[in-house]
Amino acid sequence: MSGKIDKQIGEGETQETIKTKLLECDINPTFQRNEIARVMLSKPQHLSADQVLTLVNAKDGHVSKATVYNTLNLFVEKGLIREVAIDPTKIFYDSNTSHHHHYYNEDTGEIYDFETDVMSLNPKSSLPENTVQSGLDVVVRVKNST
Amino acid sequence: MSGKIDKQIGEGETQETIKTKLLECDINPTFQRNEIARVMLSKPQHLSADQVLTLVNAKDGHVSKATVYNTLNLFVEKGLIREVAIDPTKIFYDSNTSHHHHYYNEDTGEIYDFETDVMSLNPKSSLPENTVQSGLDVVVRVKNST
DNA sequence: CTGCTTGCAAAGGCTTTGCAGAACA
DNA sequence: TGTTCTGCAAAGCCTTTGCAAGCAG
Repeated sequence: MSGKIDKQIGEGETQETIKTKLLECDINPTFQRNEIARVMLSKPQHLSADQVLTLVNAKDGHVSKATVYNTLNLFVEKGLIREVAIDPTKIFYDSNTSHHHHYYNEDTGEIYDFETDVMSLNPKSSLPENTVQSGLDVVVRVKNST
Repeated sequence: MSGKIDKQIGEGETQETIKTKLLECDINPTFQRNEIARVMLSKPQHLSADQVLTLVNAKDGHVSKATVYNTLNLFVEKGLIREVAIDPTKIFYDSNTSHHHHYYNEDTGEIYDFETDVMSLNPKSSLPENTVQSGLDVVVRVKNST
């Protein structure tokens, strides 16, 4: 971990890349949406709406709470990000929409990704009748051993 | 489905069995706790606090909302039941604490169990440092194909 | 000008908490 | 009698909604 981390945050995606991604998802790239997308997409991460609000306004923007909530819902609906059901009392949003799963540290609240090659899942053989799979969430809950 | 259903509900566990289970979990078996345990443990199922409240009071009992919430939390804390993180807006409680996972029908809200033999998971090789696994939640989200 | 977007404040749903009365040992 | 438990109501947190003002095409 180097001292460059601060500088790198938010630069994983350029302003242009972000607008392109929004447009690809049929999202009109307004100022607020750009700001929220920049925070969310800067790196693979898992943020609550409140954390997004704080991060967006920690920089130069000034985005209201309602807009953050509505925008995050819009992003989920359009497939730009996804919801993570880890904490039953709060919604987390995940900037990584590719197939992967989560370690959740119950002691610290930290969330880590792990890739699908860690597991093999074969649920098709027993899906409920007349249904098709639309998503898969795997949460491995861990706690500190030390 | 026969007309005996009403009579059968709640008889999956006898009054004695329920009290024994409560005592085994260090829970003082009061009237309200017995009622709530009877509803929860009558069969493998997934209920929200509100559903438990309705079911408990649909019978002869009269248990307050606060007691239902507090008691369900007590049961979770004592390991008698477990929380299921499926719907980020509502907590579901699962009467089955053994290893199993869930299909969640996003169209209907229905939850079905599936057993662990459907999947093989080998997360130990990559658990975060200094942690031990404390739980595993797998949710396969499905939607109607018809 | 017309439609989309934003923001404030209020409302909403789910859950927890404070405290007084009831039950129990 | 002292501790535990219950229930009502109020408060709390997170999220959504209504509506007026702002912006873009």
